[in-house]
Amino acid sequence: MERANDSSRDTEAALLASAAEIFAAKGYHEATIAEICEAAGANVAAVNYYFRSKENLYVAAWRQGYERVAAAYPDDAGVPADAPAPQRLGGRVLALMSRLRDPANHNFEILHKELANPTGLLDEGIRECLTPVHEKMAGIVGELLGPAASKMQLHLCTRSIMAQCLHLLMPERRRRSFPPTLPHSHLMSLTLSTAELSDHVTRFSLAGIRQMRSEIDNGTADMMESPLD
Amino acid sequence: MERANDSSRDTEAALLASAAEIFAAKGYHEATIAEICEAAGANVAAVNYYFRSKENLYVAAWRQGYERVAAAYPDDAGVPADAPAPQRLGGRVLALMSRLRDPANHNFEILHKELANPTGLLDEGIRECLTPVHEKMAGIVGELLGPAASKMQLHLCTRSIMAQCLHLLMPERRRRSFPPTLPHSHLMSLTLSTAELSDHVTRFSLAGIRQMRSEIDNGTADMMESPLD
DNA sequence: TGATTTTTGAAATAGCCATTTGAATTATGC
DNA sequence: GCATAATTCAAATGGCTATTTCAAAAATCA
Repeated sequence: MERANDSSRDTEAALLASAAEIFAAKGYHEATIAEICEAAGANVAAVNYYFRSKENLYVAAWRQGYERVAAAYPDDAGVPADAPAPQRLGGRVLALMSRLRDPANHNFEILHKELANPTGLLDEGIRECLTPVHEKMAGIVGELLGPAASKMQLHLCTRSIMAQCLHLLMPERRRRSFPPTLPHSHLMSLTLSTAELSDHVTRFSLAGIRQMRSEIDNGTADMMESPLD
Repeated sequence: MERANDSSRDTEAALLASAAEIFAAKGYHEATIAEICEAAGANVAAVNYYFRSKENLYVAAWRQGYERVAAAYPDDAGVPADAPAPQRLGGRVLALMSRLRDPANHNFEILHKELANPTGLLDEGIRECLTPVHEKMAGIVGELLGPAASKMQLHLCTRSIMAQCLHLLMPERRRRSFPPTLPHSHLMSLTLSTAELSDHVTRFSLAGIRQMRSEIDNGTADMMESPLD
């Protein structure tokens, strides 16, 4: 027989779901097969039966999470490709933050832990998911900065934007897994919609980009002279 | 006898040094007492002799790191308290990034791992070290935004700045412990001095703040109307 | 020097974990 | 219904870890 019935599919799917949740909450090493299986209502042997190892389960859970979220949120948030660059940037920011904030998806917590403490198991998957986002964003930022911008200036602006997208959502994500410990004021952003958050990031960043462009075009591009004001 | 000679102080100090390094590279749980002791040239029993437990060693290593870095970099980077707000903001950003980037200090990596995957052991220490930074920054941002700014607007701008400070330095930090895996272009910032990096963050953010202030003062403060441009 | 305390060392303890095993159970195809 | 394959199960295995133990060694003080 080639394929079992519902029950088998069920435990495999349940394992993936519990795995995503528990890996997200505890990280790869601190999550144990035992608790994942318990949460999934399966025996410990099920992981090795369906996935051959904890490592494979980890990768599979990540992959499924990414595929789902990528299908659910188009990466341009529906902004047409011929819209003005600021709108397109806003769409990218909104799409990224929507994906990260999706409550049904745990890949953001997993990504965060993986960046802090890499297992190496998701390197490929993370590259596949972050690189295009970064490059599309950089393309738009490049349009906004104009042709005179250096590679470094382009890179710094792009990362300033990505930094805000990731960082503004972190405290609320962390709160899912842990008691409200660190500076609580950070949770304020919880009361904002994703659209409002991404709108702040977009406006704030567009202003930063315009500033940098005017410095470039006025020849005051050397970042160390002309003291702040 | 009350206090032993050099040799005893030496192994205690060596343990603290190795602990900071190895906890920073691997995180609390993956770091083992055995490897910390080996790196320090001490016996495994030394940790429990000097610190009573792995947990205490972890906290002690963090504390020593923080005290050193706090003593080495004044939190205003020497900018006088009566300087204009933009300069003071620049000083805070520079001070924060200098502390985070200090190559002799491993607390940034530890902080990063602790935020992603809290042990809870450093909650107090992290609060003590991050809260004042955040509040001072918020105070300056408040001046720049003007009295009409809402708490939320203040909070968002402050976090946009902190996000950049933390995030722009992360790839280079990660590189210390792990082979160059994830998007390599991120390491570009390695070639910039801390002053240059903090200058970018400051200029970029000041422009964002000015933009938000003009929206506030012109009554277009509602973040959802007046589409991006 | 000799008694006493501090520090180190090697080995043992006890617990946790991923993975394996092989039998029991359940579903499937005929 | 029966053979066969897929799935579950409880228990065992083997490896790794923090911590303890207690004896050896080194340092201190009289």
